[in-house]
Amino acid sequence: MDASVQARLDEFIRHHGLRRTAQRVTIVTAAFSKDEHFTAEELFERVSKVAANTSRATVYRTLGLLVEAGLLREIDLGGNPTTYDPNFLNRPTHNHLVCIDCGRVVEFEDAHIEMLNECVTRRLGFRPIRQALMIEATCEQLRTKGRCPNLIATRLSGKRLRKKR
Amino acid sequence: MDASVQARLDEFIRHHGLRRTAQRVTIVTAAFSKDEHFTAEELFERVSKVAANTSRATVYRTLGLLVEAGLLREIDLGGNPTTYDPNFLNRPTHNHLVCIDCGRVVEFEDAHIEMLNECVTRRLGFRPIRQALMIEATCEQLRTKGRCPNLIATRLSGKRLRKKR
DNA sequence: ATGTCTGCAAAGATTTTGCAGCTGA
DNA sequence: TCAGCTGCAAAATCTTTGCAGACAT
Repeated sequence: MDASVQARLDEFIRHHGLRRTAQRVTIVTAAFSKDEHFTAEELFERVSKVAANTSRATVYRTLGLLVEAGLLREIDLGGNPTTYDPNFLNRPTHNHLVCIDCGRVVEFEDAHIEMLNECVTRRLGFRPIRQALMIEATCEQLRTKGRCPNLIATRLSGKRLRKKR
Repeated sequence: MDASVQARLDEFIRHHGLRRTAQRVTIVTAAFSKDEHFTAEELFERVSKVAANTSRATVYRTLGLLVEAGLLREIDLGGNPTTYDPNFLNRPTHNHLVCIDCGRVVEFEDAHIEMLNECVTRRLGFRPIRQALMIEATCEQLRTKGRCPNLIATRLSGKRLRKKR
């Protein structure tokens, strides 16, 4: 899988007359080393552990490149900084559900939704390119049983909850 | 309609022990004076024409208030600065389609999508609070007839197109 | 009276950019 | 070779915040 990412990057680089630099390889590797979403800063930190000389500016520039190349996608789960999702290569049509109790993000695919979006788009006189669906929801277990399995996991992972709306 | 907005704001203000200041009234009036999306800066400019003394900081603070009160919603059509949508009061479940040819944003509602989102969410073990669907699409007319009615309108309005992906 | 708001200016957070030197093709 | 890349630091953009005085209730 990582091999295919590098291959696609190389393809893009060749096709556009760009250079295959050590920094770009390092950054791509770091970006796809987990399936977690990440911010520019988080990626910079990951990269710094492997190649301490890489600059923040290059991370930002490479992120732009990877988005252009279609390897990464910016997603909006509400709020800055920009979050990047490395999972669109494997699941090009997935969507996001955010639990507002615990901040946990669930990725899911649904062919029905896909198809409906497509129909709606055509009815409006457009040709769909892509769509982003973000669902905000509460955990049913928390409501009925008083505890949210995700909430516990989230606390353990040390991530901060999103700003309260 | 504007009356109902003020009423809802007053309700929120009373309920939270806040103050009904001249600035807040001006800002809310400006925000709902059109059904167009706007940024903090654009709203600040609108407000400045009416009450030149109002500060940017107060606009930002009031925007936060209005989002909290459920009168406005932040939407993501790709890219900063944050865009606000005043149309959720009238059409609480509408979604957005962005034409990547011309940048035009089309708002639409679809009960089927609503319902499907709801089903998917419950299947995943959550209770839906709200959802945001953003469709990127190309104009079918531009493709088949070589011209996009929206594109012309967009150029006339002087708005900039979104950053190319 | 008093706790909230406001404007101002400064700070903060995130991202972009100019430039001089370096590097891959 | 030489166009593209990089790191650095400065700049740009957008938003938040501390504070002292003003204001709504």
